Amino acid sequence: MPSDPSGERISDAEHAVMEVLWDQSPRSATDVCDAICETRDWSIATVKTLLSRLVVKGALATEPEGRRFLYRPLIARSTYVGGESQRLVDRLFGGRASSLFAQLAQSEALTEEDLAEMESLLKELRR
Amino acid sequence: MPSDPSGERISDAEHAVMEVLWDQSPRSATDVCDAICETRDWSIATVKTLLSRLVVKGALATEPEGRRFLYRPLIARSTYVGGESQRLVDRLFGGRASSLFAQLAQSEALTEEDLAEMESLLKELRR
DNA sequence: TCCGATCATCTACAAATGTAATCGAGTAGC
DNA sequence: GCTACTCGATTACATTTGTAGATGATCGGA
Repeated sequence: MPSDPSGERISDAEHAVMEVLWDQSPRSATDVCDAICETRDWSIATVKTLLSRLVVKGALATEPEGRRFLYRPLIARSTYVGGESQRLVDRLFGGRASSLFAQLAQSEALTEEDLAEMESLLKELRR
Repeated sequence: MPSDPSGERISDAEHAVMEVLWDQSPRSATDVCDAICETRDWSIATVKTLLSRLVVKGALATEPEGRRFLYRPLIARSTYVGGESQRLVDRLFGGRASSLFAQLAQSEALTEEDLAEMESLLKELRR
């Protein structure tokens, strides 16, 4: 079974690869490595392993291009990001997003810019 | 080396145990199991393993009470929660808390109550 | 005093994860 | 046509995590 896109969990290292492909796709394994191997200090082999695992997990699709494959995300970044955010809010804040917000405020993780943006977003939501 | 409290990563299962002890501590392994084994469908052995690992990781301290141990958190819940939140914001939103907020809004994860609370929190922060 | 219950510790083992080497099949240049 | 390179696929192997059984000490009761 090729496993539904939302089922399997994406690990940290895999997520880094997804980011590269969300940024631009489709891309070959080599392209992905060019974009990330240096910063993460990975070998091309590592990237290939991660790509394969993501394909197995149903998070990436491949299309042949000549002799190699191009990879493209099967799940939208917003879907992933939304799921992870929800997971955190549920796990740590009993589902109350406002508690997360309060936490961030308390730990001074909110910049002036954050506050301003949230204010305008709130206003918008109220309309 | 007993490893500093903030160093090692706490896994999902371990976190569930921490929650029990944050809720009330110190508690014995049996107490923790009473509080969580049913819901998670764990055996006492599992709880004991997790407790030991948390001690090794420096997240819990033990104090002898008669023949057994009582466990107590060495890291505050707010510290853990703050760290995890920051981690998420950094990893998925480039450090912009407002982007997380926008994401939650877009995925309709914000209840009326959340919005109200955030509004008043914002007002407070502005003062 | 002996027995069963109860502890903490040690050991176990499969799955997931991080990280990579190897291998067999094509391909591009000589 | 042969050789060096490159691909994806397969295999490898240590660590972390989830989940728990086995073991040896001890304690409380008969």
